[in-house]
Amino acid sequence: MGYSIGQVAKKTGLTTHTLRFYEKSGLLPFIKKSSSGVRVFSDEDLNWLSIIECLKDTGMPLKGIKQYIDWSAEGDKTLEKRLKMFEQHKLDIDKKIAQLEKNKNRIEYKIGLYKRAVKVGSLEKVLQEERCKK
Amino acid sequence: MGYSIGQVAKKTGLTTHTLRFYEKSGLLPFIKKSSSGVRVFSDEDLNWLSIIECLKDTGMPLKGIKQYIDWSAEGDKTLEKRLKMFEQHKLDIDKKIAQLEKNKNRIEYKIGLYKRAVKVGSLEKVLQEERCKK
DNA sequence: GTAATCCTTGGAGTTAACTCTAAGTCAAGA
DNA sequence: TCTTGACTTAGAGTTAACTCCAAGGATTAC
Repeated sequence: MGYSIGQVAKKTGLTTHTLRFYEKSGLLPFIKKSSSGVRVFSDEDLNWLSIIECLKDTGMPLKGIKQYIDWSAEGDKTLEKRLKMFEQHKLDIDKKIAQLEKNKNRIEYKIGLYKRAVKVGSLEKVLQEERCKK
Repeated sequence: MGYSIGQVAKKTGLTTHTLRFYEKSGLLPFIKKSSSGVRVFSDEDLNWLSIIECLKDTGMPLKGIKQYIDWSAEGDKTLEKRLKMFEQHKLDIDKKIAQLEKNKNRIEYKIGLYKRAVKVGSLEKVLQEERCKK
């Protein structure tokens, strides 16, 4: 029912350094320590790490994640704040996805150009053809 | 037909600092300078900036962008390399989008929980209901 | 002609998020 | 008991991508 920092590192793919860094940064305030000072991670701590990863991977800075953790520790009086945070973050993710899609289209267009350019042996020729089309 | 660094900054939303930093980093090797040493940006330079932004916004590090610029300067003998780079980058973008979508689902689930929690006034109660459902 | 506003450079400083080092503690196995 | 390996801490170092500063040169507005 308890995991060492090394076991958690293996489970999560984070390094022990990173886990300690997260704790020092205030992202993991719930972790218990054994009598000899060794961190003992619980399954709940793994859940916290999982949501931290989710927020981090979608572009939330550690500062923002810490805010969420702090609110969680304060209990039900911060429910609205947390809800608003998630709603705003969802909008940010939507924006990010939309921008990625847009840029992806551009990359795909480039791929088309370069495929033809490789065939012809010249990018300039392909660009001239493009200009004529218009 | 030429723009000063300040005009380009306004057009692109980048700062003059960033533009000089990009030039120093080798991302803008085509920019001319006037007799008195002032940078004169052409429309083509703006196109380069635009593709640089596209690659940067989709997560390519400046190092990778510089590689692409360097290949471009080498001419048609690097066409295959550039094509491969774009194809790989497209795959990276696809992965990124897929992960964002997955994490977005999770955030949306959280939003659902928190909406109910705000109504009820307790997150714990909502989580217990969830557990019962299963 | 002079003040304001641009531009130049080299180099230092900042921020986020790690990443590592040194020196030491602790528990289990041969 | 001795060694091995995982753990502890404080604090220094790294990387990417800016961001800023000081000191000075060129251009334009009046």
